[in-house]
Amino acid sequence: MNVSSQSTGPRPKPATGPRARTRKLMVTTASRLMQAGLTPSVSEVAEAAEVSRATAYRYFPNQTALVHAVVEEALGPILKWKGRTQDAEQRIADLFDKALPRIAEFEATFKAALRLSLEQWAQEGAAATQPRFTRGHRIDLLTDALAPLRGRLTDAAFDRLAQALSLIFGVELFTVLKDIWNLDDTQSAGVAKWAACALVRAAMAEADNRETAEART
Amino acid sequence: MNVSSQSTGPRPKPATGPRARTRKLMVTTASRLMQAGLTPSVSEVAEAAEVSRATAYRYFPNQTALVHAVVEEALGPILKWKGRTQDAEQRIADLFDKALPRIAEFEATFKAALRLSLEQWAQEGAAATQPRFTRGHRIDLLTDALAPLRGRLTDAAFDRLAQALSLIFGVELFTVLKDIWNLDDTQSAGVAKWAACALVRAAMAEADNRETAEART
DNA sequence: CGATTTTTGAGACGCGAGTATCATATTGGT
DNA sequence: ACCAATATGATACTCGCGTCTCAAAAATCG
Repeated sequence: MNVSSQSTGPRPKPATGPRARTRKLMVTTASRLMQAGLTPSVSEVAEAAEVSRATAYRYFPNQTALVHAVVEEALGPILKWKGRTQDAEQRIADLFDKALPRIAEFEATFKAALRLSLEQWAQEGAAATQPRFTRGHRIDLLTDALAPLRGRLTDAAFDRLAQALSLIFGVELFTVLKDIWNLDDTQSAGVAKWAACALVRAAMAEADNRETAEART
Repeated sequence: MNVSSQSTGPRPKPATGPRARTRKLMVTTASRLMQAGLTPSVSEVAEAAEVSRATAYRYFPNQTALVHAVVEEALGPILKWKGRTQDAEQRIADLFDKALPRIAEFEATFKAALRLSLEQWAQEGAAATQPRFTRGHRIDLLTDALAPLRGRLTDAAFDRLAQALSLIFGVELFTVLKDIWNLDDTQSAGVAKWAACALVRAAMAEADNRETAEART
């Protein structure tokens, strides 16, 4: 068993033993509740998992930690994405095709994460922007998918494209399109994918124009 | 004074008298606190406005109602926007130029509104999508700005464009670009504006292609 | 098996949000 | 100036989240 002299401090996960077992039980239970549309508190997960509140709070000090764990699980397959072609537009389309259905499936989970990150932001007095949840993964995934354009676009244009794409690559998408436009999951994903491809084409077209303009001089 | 036989029920706003005065004081105070980066509770506003908690709760039954009122104030100038040209891309650029600085200025307010709408969504069990806060205004503003394209695009293409634009026309923009890309307000607005114009051009180009293709047959 | 350490459960506690009640102050009409 | 209606303030209360403490249960090891 792992070393641990203090009694209530966080331990490194042993990956085996009763601690790992209980933790997994809680994450599974929380994930199930969330896919049912709820955003359960630690107490609620405790009850559903049939452990005492005190035990539950030993593993997850608050709702944020719990949601964070569920998000990591939900995110798994998306982070494994790897582009197969060198066509940037195709790569972006691939990425969106893979990620958006998964995000839609775990919509409640990701919305909860977004909500909690906003709460945190509000409490910190709108300063000290620290890495939030999984949001940083967007940058990696998108810059990865756009990698073929690294040479063709200026650094500024590349960043701007990645930044614009990150606006339409997340739960916010479903928040807006489903809640205020009354679209369904598939329609929402279609809109986002169209916009993403259009932005990639636009960035490439601008780069081409710049090149020919320079060539004329 | 207005009729009101029950003692604690909501009254129609008289627009004058002590009720209007106290209400305005609270909204002003809340707005000031929010621009300072806080998301004050009803109790906190009560203290800052130097009225008792009980009185404050008589005007705003909860934080949601309070934020709603502040959002309405902050939104004022944006809703007055009217396009001056018939060039759709120019109209969109205008709208973004007018709206984004204001949204940035009231960032904490709009983020609080977003947060509260997510809370509401979570509590309702992810069903029964009712009109949320001010989000519906996006549709009106964007379809208004895109009005010149009504004839040139198919209805489906028009809707898709408006939907895509609504993804990059809101606080979510700053949430993503400032918090995870570390941009500032101006840079964020620039990215959004570029993306918006690119999407409008893309939609128009697609329409043109479709027309010429049909003309060939 | 027996002793030590770790995990768990039960309950008490503090805190902040929102509600309810009652007494006091203020306003408006006559 | 007086009275009734209304606005306000102080306080107590419920409720859910998160913390803390202590004793019982369970796992580990000699």
